[in-house]
Amino acid sequence: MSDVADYLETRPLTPTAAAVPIVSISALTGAVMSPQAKQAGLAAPDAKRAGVPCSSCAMHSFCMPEGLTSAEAERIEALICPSRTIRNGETLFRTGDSFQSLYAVRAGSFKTIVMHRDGREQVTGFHQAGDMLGLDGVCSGHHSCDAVAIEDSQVCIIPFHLLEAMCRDVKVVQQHVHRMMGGEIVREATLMMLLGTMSAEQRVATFLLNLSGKLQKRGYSPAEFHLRMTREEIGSYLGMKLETVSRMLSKFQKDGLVDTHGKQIRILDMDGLRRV
Amino acid sequence: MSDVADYLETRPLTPTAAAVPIVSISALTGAVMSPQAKQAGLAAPDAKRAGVPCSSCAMHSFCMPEGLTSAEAERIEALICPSRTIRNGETLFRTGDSFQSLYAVRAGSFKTIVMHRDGREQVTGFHQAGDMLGLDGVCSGHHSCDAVAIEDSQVCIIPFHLLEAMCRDVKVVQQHVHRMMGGEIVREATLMMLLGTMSAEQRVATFLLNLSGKLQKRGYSPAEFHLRMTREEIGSYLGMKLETVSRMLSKFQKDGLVDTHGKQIRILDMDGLRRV
DNA sequence: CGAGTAGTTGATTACGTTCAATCTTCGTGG
DNA sequence: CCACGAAGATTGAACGTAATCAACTACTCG
Repeated sequence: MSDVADYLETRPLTPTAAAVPIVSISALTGAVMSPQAKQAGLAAPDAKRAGVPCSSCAMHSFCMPEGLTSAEAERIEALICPSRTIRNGETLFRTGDSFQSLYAVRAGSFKTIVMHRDGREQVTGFHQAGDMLGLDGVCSGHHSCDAVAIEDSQVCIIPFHLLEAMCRDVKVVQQHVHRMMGGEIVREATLMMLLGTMSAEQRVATFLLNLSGKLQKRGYSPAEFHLRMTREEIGSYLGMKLETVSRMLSKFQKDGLVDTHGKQIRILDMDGLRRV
Repeated sequence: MSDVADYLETRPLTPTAAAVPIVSISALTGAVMSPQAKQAGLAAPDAKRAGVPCSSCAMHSFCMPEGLTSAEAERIEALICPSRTIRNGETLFRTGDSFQSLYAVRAGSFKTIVMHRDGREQVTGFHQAGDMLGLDGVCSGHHSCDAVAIEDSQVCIIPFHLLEAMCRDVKVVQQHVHRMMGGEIVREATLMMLLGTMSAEQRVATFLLNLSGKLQKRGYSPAEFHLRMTREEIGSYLGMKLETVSRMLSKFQKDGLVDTHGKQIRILDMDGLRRV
């Protein structure tokens, strides 16, 4: 439910960080389970050790605090369990599951959904490489949403009790965790604003702009990208029906703001979208 | 933006805590400013020292972690600045203000609002005695919403850097802070669900039920209470117009679910409301 | 290549907004 | 204490946006 990277908006982004291409899932190799993964009771049978250490991971700048000593950086690396592969449509965790770990998305994309008792569900967030998942479980010790992969994905597993322990020793880690949680709070408040005050047209425009900004921070083109989610998932996220999403995209097309071909999106007039 | 008490839902509530009446603002006495308040640069000229120490504050069970040693409890008390009085309509902090402290509502009520650039604003939360305010600033170091008193109120000021320091030393304090932040994340996700999937009727019903539950946890009658906010503020919070709020309340009245006289509310059929 | 899923577009309906008039409550000052 | 004015709340009528229902098209994948 969280965007680790959001709080970076308020910090300068290094040019190198923005230019690094995202690691593809096929570039990640598999290996054996670590003792910590067993201890946390979380790594699935298909858990695999990523060949890439944090220090050389492209998402490094999104997950890790700055200003660590090399000893501290090593301690964090030791704390992180082997990454786990989640195939398209599979769930990383479900509502009610015991909360043990946070998950940093290393590659791929997820949606988080909450289910109403009457069966209706709503998408509460989309999460790409560099985002953090699982903070919803911190409060009660149980997850309060489902996290489902919307393409083949890979996550790093961070046992929360170990992270908490490290927070007690290393101030920058503590502040990093607080900022991640705080960022999630702000992100959700912004979304409440969107759901509470904007028209369907404005919501879709805002959605595209937010996604664009997020991709830009990761070194991708902000103007041309591929949607990982369906119209229905977008609609659920934005509090409207899929037909309405489709209509709004068609309208933007007609107005010359974007160029859509199914899931392929090209933003032609960024300012025009902002003015909607 | 936070409800400290929400996470207590998952923990047993002691009968005594539920039975304690809420301290009235008139019961609080004033005194001088502490060195810490000056240091934090936050206490307003009208800051007053609450005569009541945390240990005998009625809201104690909502703000404080359990299982502290007496030395730790003393340290927390020393850390908390003199409380500050905020009159109806005054703001505790504004968007963009530098984030220095959290605020525990000791008496009264607040709303938090976010402002869109086009001037429209939305209420993102209501906060009563026992709730925590200010977590929105943790991420960026600046507040991302305004907190406005909707009746004469009093808050305890908790300098965040001191709280962070204590989190590093005392595990239960750390977990308490994490749970507060996590609780806020879950609260907002629930609200997103409400805004994204529910009809106006269901939203108003849910609002009344949530408020009722919150009051019950504080030892008040869950069936009969006084709304502190206007229809317009409720509407803004629920993503609808004040007229719609009014119509829904009238409808509930007609259906025999509630009895409303202006801001005085009596819930006649709790289950009926839940079934809406 | 065919089945099934995802997406687009049109027609109709319904819910909530908008605009407006009226009523109530509450705070202020004569 | 009551009168007055302002702000808040209620109710009605007309309107508009997005939902619903439905038909059709375009992809994707065994």
